[in-house]
Amino acid sequence: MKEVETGIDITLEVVCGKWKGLILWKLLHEEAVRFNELRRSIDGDISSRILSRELHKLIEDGLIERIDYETMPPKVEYQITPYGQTTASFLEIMKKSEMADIINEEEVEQKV
Amino acid sequence: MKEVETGIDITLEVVCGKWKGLILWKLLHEEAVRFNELRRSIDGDISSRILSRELHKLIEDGLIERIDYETMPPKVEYQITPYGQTTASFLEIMKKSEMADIINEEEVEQKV
DNA sequence: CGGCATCCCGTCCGATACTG
DNA sequence: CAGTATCGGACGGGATGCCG
Repeated sequence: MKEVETGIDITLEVVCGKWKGLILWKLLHEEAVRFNELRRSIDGDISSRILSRELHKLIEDGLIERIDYETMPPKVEYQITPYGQTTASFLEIMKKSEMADIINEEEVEQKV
Repeated sequence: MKEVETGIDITLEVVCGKWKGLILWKLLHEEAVRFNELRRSIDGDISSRILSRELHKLIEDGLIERIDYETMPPKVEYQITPYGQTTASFLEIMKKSEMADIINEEEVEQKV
């Protein structure tokens, strides 16, 4: 594939974007979550269209699983896969990272 | 800001994209690197235009630093900042993650 | 409830060419 | 050597509305 295959690029590719990290974070801590429950829990600002698309991508990459109860009204749950759990380690660190706080100050440690 | 501020989203925002992880990885392990040296080391497939832009973004976010020797011909070096080093922890994990290998097999552990 | 259809915009990524 | 200029395509993200 690439000459300098670090693994970073691939991992980043899978998790990247504005929402996937947050979705995974929720599913990593909640067992099984329904669509709208997930939608609201994330921050209420993700549209169903976007959430739907991101979920599909995560499913395609094997990080999460879709469970359709085929009832009426519909009930669908999403769940992290064992594979998806491998993201827990670095998402955890990202969360703990002081990066967030620093960025929020909009003025990063400058040595100018 | 957001209701569910996990820190993940912010961190992801800063590191996201096709190249920034790789750039950081190189700079985390190399002290100071010159533009074309960096360009070649990454995999030779990043155009100077893209590399330039990604570097600018990383500088803006305070992750790396630009050192211009103001010589002729030009010599410029890029260096990770202490702040940028906070990415080392999860980039390290991403690299180690089996995710890369699994994805490469194109067929992820399916329980269908 | 759990989506998909449409349309739209801004950003990402890239090829090519050129410059001080 | 270290970039910038220009152009273009693909993708991400979102608003709105509709459907079984």
